[in-house]
Amino acid sequence: MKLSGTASVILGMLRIKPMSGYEIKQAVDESTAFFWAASYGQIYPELRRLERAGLVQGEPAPRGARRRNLYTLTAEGHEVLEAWLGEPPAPPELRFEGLLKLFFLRADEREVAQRHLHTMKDQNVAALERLREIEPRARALPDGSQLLVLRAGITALEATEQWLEHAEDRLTKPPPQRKPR
Amino acid sequence: MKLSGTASVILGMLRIKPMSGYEIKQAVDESTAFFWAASYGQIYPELRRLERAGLVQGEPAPRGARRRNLYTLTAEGHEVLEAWLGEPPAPPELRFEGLLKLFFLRADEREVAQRHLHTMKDQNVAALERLREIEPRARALPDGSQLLVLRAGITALEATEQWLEHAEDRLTKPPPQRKPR
DNA sequence: GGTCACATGTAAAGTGTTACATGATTCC
DNA sequence: GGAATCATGTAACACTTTACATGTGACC
Repeated sequence: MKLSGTASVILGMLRIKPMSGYEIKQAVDESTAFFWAASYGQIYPELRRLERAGLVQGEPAPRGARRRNLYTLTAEGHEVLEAWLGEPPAPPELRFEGLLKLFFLRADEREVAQRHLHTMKDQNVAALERLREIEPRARALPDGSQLLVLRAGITALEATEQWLEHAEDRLTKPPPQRKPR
Repeated sequence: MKLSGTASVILGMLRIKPMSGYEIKQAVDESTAFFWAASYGQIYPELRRLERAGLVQGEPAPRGARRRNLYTLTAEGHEVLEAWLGEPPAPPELRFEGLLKLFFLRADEREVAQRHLHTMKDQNVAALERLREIEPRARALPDGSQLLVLRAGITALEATEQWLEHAEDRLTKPPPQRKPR
């Protein structure tokens, strides 16, 4: 039983507690989104596939007249999830357009590079703020591993921040002409 | 003119100098792969699309009896690439299965988590070694921005390394029972 | 009455990986 | 002769994003 990326987040989330598709999306957005995102377009179809495969079980749990399906892990779902959790993780993958542009920009396009660095800084600050906002909530959890993972994100973003500082210096000041006074 | 991710790496590489599909792949593997990868399955079809669109021009340049197509940026290709280089970069995306597993593992599955941390460490060390191996070559380049980007990768991996160390401590030693001596 | 959050879904298009297939050349 | 590297490509599949469509409930 091979799990798609989306399938594993879904099962993982459902092991914490039964949820609807909508709630899974919310949970992903405020926890794993930084290193593992998922959209509605993946979640809803995948939930159906998982139900057909017998790994989750859905049942209607409307709130008022608003329909809603609550999904629960089946015994088989637990097994499959735990098997997946036990397998060695694939190496991380990154897609970082800012670095790509910087890589291609030449010395005579320095201004463009500076603009991009600025954008990257904003994005980095925004991401850091989001994570730090979550931190107190994660700190309150009993398990600790969520907090650990959050710290990974914060560490990486802080390192990026430092690098951005360094990069800006490099691009602002033209390389010193080696003229010690 | 909207460029796919693969299209932009290809054009970017061809701006450095004309190359064959095979050479583009090699160049990607030893420079941008860390933050922007591409496979043959993308490169070859994309080169044809780009040629049909008039952004690159291919011509046969066999080496002996071994066939080979050299692609060059057209004037329009230059324009399109430069337009793309000027647009603000999209925020980075990460897919990190190791963190996902750690996130889902509970306190009673600590051994599995430790195994995964070990795997992640190996992967991290391997990646760092690859980058450090490239560094001297990048240092020799005239432009400097390649070296800058490489430093970004090294910085991020070093930060990850530190975090891995920290995470291992946390998982090995059970949380201190607050008993100051 | 309008906007926002709740809630579920589909369709199409685009992106990407993997495995396969083919053949030449170089090096041991 | 065999393995590794050079070189190009296709086909099948898996994965993802985006836009659209629909309707309820809460709050101002």
